[in-house]
Amino acid sequence: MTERSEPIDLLQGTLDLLILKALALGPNHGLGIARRIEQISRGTFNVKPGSLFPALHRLEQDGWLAAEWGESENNRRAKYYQLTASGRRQLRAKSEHWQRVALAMGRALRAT
Amino acid sequence: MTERSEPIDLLQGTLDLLILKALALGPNHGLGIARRIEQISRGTFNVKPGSLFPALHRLEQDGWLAAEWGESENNRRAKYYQLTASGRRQLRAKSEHWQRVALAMGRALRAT
DNA sequence: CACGTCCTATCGAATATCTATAGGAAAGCA
DNA sequence: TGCTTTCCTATAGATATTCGATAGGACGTG
Repeated sequence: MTERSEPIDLLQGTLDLLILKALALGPNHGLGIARRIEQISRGTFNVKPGSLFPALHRLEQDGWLAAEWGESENNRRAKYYQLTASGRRQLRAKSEHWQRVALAMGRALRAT
Repeated sequence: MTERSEPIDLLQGTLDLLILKALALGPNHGLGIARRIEQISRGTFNVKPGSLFPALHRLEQDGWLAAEWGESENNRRAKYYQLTASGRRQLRAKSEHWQRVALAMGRALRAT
């Protein structure tokens, strides 16, 4: 098993990046994306439906995701999302933005 | 000089932590806190007055800061803030929370 | 005096996330 | 069959935080 501590709330502004990253690992449907985010963050991030679906619709609206209806692995009606080319660019951009923020925060918190 | 690139917007939820950290380096007034945040983040974070003052009032309201009027180094009327004991605890708690987020984000973004 | 700078302050808008709630459809079970 | 649970999507309302714009008082300088 992996070590695991309590899930924590998202930092506002990171959900889009996490969704894009989750989909970069392969197309998936809504709840599957949430599960994948939980998995790659080692249980740290727990994305709730009320946050997830508005975000998915927003990202689709922006042209970063494309969606089509299909069937889940459990025979449920599910909307499958995948990254568009524009979405892959966004993933790169948002990743770099995150790196800059994390680097600056790290420096700031270590300041004496 | 230090390397420096464009300032970027704050991630929502990090301003309180940055203010607490800035004041852990010594008491200061509002604009002085903003300058110190810019300095310890190497010019990455540029806190605007419209964000700063509501945050200061909020933190004071929560009992994490104590304020008193004084004179700035330029003979201006300035309100000096310092951390309370409770504020120091908050700084520790928020720092740890940030570390957990940053660690989980790093892992998630490196996932394959 | 006129002007720029420093410092504090507030309002309105925009944005994102959470909680709570809902419903349909498939699966499991008595 | 009938009942319950699980899976998947969806929305409304509440909350919180930051930004942009704007304001005004006080000091220093030319």
